[in-house]
Amino acid sequence: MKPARDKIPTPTVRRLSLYLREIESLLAQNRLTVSSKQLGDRLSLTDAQVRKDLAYFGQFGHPGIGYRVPELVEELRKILGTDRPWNGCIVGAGNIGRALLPYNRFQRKGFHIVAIFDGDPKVVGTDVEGHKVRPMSDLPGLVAERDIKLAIIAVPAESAQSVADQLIDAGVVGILNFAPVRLDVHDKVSVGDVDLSVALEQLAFQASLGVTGSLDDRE
Amino acid sequence: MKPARDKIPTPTVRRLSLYLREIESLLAQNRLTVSSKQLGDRLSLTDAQVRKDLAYFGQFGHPGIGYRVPELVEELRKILGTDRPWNGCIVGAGNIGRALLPYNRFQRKGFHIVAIFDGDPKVVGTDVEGHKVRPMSDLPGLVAERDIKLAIIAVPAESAQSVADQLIDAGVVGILNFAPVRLDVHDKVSVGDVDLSVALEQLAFQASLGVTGSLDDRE
DNA sequence: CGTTGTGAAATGATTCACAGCT
DNA sequence: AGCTGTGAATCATTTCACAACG
Repeated sequence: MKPARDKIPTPTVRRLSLYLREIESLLAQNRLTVSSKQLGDRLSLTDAQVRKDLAYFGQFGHPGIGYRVPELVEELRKILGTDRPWNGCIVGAGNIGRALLPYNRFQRKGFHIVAIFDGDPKVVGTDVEGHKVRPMSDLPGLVAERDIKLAIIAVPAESAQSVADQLIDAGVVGILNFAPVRLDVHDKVSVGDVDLSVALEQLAFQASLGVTGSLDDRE
Repeated sequence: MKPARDKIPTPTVRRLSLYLREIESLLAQNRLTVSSKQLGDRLSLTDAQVRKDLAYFGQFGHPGIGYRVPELVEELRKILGTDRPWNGCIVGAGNIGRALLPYNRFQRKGFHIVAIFDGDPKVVGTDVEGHKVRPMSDLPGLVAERDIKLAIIAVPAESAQSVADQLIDAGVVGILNFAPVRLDVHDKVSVGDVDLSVALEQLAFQASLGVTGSLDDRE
């Protein structure tokens, strides 16, 4: 078994997903091995960085050879938790919520969106991509029944915190938040924020300077 | 004039947008002043962190008082470049592209989406939220004509790099990339990546551990 | 008093450089 | 030869702590 689990640096965790994305693309091309140098070049990282990141989780490299692609894909999926499927739901059937429902990359990664909710009675009951929009009152029942662990919040800022509270009460453990507010959650729940205005603002900032080239650590 | 402009830490730049978001909300409530401590509490940052971040750009605090809200909003907008409007375009009229077009938070922040393009002849010419979808061949002309500086790429991974190249040729200086690939761009263009699968994957990782509480530096 | 701005100290992340494996 | 894993060194960011100010 893996003894590891000290304290993984946050930047390392963010890069793990990028490694997996690259390696999966190599796997699709039937590449057998890849060195830390090659992987680093594709992501503008040093070879040492790549090795150190991966070494936090075990020793899956082969001296003289590099990393075996299929093996590394499997290890990374295990580390990230995507070796098994996750059920999720979307709260908010506005533009963004409806756009995410048919986003088929989620499926391919093992994220299954199994319900969509909305607080507006005029929207509840309508059909979105084959899913009937559910009222918020159905949330606790469906989260339990369908084993929903992740949720995407795509509601206006004003209601986001209340939605988060309901999700957490229902047993959700991870929230992807598109609302432009900081959610207050307790320690057992993790939150990832996607604020599209903030993202554009960052570009405006870079563009207002001479411009740095791309942010050294993107994503 | 501002003499500053040494080397702003990347994490500081990311937080700037969050400061602005909070302060704008305080402004809407007619709060007159805020201390670094109060601002930090709202974002789970230390007061020293807030002060140091802001001090990179000048001295807008008032000892004994804190920061004056309207003044700080103005300063932050100036720093981030959103004191003036930015024109942008969307490339890709799929689910995500179409969802972003009516996203009215962009408008309110001064980001004006003035065109949407798609490479698929079957989609070109159709109407999306009052905008006619344009063919890629119109891109260079419209970018110049409408002074488009920012672009959102919402096309499949395969075409993203080619789209980026065309945008940069046309004169765009910032790209928000929703495609799950790293874009190769030259130094004068900045790129921000939004990979939704990666975002969910990060949640799965946190959820697979005991779970750290929220990522210390979200966003 | 309360609160800023800022050097100095502490913590955290990245890069270097090399022993050791294949 | 080629490449990993890793301690040690460097570099970056955060926190501390306090003088100075309103």
